[in-house]
Amino acid sequence: MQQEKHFINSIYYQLEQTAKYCKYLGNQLFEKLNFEIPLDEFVVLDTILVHGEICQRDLAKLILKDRPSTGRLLNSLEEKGLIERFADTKNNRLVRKTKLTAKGQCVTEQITNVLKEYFARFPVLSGEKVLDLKTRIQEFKDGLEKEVEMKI
Amino acid sequence: MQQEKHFINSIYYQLEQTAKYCKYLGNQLFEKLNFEIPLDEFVVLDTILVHGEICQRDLAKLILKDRPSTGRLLNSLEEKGLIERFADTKNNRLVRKTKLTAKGQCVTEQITNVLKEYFARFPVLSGEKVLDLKTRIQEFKDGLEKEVEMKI
DNA sequence: ATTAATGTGTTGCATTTGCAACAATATTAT
DNA sequence: ATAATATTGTTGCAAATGCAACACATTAAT
Repeated sequence: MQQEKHFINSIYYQLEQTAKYCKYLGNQLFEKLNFEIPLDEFVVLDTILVHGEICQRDLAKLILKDRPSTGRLLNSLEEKGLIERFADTKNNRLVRKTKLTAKGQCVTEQITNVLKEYFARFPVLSGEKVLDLKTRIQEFKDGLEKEVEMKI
Repeated sequence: MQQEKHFINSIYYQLEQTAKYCKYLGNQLFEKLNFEIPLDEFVVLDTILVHGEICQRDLAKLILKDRPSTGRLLNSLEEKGLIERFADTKNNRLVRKTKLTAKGQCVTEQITNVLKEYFARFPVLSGEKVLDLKTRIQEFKDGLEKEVEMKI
């Protein structure tokens, strides 16, 4: 059997498989540790923390979800008092921007610390190899970004 | 902003993002080229071709979907005449195994060739770098596999 | 021998997800 | 000036997804 011929042995499919493990692992962890928000919502908080006050569409582009899903995630976070939304303008256009509340920052930091501690004891790869892998994936992702039309 | 602190800059999240691009790109390609089956079904055919006649649960473990989803994919492929299911035993247990029909093999080969041609002209990374990235991802995936409980 | 536990596949349901369409506003074209 | 195009956010719907529960059979335990 010529393995290289098959799509399931391509880097594209192998990446998807690996990412699925990451997602499962993350979700299981969030449930096991009884965090008060699911992984997806934490990603939103972390993204806002890194990128600052951004409008919903820009957030959607960053988390690679469509606009309705992004809006719903923000609704949920707003109901929990973890974010605040406020009107602002971007290119002379009215947009809804988002920022973390004090509670939201607290929750995000807390989860971040627990995750950091957890992954530090995680015997997957040595630190050096992980760093190397990360830069190569980044390179690959940058190449893909130019080719894919995301419609967000 | 200390980037390393944030989950969204971790290898886990970066992998998920990259995989999303791969998935979008694949789905767009399958639609643009008017293949007669969606990407997910092609993956099933390719998996069966590589791993031979396997039962549904083993297939589910390979494609990382749950048993109901796997069964439904096979229903669809069977209705299209691309696979055949037959009763067999595995460890003295009655199972439904699956093999490609002649038409299924033809379709799989055809799609495989088009994909190969397409990705060959794909200016993402040089062949050497892709190969290197693949082996590192494999290493990482193997490490994850031991940690994640997949419940399939 | 009876009960419990495991493995396989299916059905049904609840959640998630993405997509198309819409409303509102701003920019550009004719 | 009017129409066409573009941007942002929302609503509604259809498809996909995962999960618990069930049916059935086999093995293991008591």
